[in-house]
Amino acid sequence: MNSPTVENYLKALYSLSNERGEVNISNLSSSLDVSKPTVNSMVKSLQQQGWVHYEKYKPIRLTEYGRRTAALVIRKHRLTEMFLVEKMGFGWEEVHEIAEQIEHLQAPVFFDRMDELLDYPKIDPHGSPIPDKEGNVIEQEYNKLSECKPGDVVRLIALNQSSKEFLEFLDSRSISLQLEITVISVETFDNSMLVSYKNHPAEALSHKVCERLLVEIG
Amino acid sequence: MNSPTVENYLKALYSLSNERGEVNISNLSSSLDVSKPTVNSMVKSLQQQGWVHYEKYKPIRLTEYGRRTAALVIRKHRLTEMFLVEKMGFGWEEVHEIAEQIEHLQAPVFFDRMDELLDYPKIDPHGSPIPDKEGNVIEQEYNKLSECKPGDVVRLIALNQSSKEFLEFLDSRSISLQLEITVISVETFDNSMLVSYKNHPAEALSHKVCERLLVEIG
DNA sequence: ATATTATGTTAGACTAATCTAACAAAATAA
DNA sequence: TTATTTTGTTAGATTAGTCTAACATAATAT
Repeated sequence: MNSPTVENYLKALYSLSNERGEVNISNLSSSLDVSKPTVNSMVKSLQQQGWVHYEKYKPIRLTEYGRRTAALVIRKHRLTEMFLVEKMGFGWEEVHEIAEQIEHLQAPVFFDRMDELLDYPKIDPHGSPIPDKEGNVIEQEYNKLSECKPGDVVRLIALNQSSKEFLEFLDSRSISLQLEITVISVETFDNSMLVSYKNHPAEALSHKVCERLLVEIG
Repeated sequence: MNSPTVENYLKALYSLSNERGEVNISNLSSSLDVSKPTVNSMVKSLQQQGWVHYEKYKPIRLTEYGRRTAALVIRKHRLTEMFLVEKMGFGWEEVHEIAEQIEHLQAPVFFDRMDELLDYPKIDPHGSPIPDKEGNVIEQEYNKLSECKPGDVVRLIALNQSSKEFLEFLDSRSISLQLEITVISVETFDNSMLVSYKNHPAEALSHKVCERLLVEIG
């Protein structure tokens, strides 16, 4: 019945392979904060149970079954985050830790009811897509704000790697999803950007920040 | 950080000692559906960690710390049941299994928010008291319907041992909390009762059922 | 091409939670 | 009071998930 540990390994594999393509033992080890020998033996057992393909010294690849199961855990996580924000009044920076626990519940009716009460949302509070019940994900094509040019007028639609600190930073600048942002200029030596948006005629954002803001152009 | 296992042992100890006074290894073993040797070794370790008092062949008693911790787990369980019924539209017979999982989450803000959204409820959907944040429980004095006499007019305020099957039985007879019930007669040979209530002029209830219906007289 | 660094593997140990088989103690019935 | 039944304990094994120490392989840099 998919232990929380297995679910966490699958989730990590899923995200890492989306970020980097190939995933190795070291990546998983640091991502899960678990020693490399532990990951090594866990991966062998995941392989025997059909979650991953693995051969010594080769990259780890999710099987189709593993990929779909990972997507379903992510579905539980993102539905939960949406519920916590929309129905329970939590801030978008508070929900990750709680959802990390709730995602491991084995209670399909509970998640189905959330889905229904939320009217079948397609994205979570950070703009990430919610996989459907079959584990299909519509990975949307995003532009990073950092790749835009002066004069571009864009709409913030999602975030990359939304850590608590990053979300609190955005809160402090009144930046939220759906915000319309105009690029004023780009500083050449550090790639920071000067932008304007509602009630903020000129705000400087570092390159690091702009890389994490995913926007829709026009 | 209180594993789910420890929380379950504490909960079982709490309920069993309320039901029977003294709790032994066998009681716990059958209540938790775990072998006696397992319970034996677990109880030794609970004793070493300060959750219970225990000496070979003697009854197991929760320490004050254990009692309070158990009450706080029960608080999480009952708040959850109330939330599932009141805010998510589940039936009272569906919520126990889900709450059995959610009660083990380590997320105080989550339970505090439920409490707030429910406006600090004092009882759960089955009429059981919700312990406060300090682990204090107001154990109310109840009368069993089975102890009432013909002519008594009572109000249903809580249930004993509310299993899914029992709750479904009550649903099938349109019996819910706060229902006003009049005792018409008691059958002497099997102690079954003939009662009447809203839209049900004459309904026969077995002794077993009447023992589980907790009422307020007058 | 070799030395260095990064990555991966093996071996062996530990903890929590569980089990079965066998035996011991206590409680109950004859 | 002895026999029987119930309850409790010990011993020993198992599984999942973790660790450190030591060594092996692969990748990278000189």
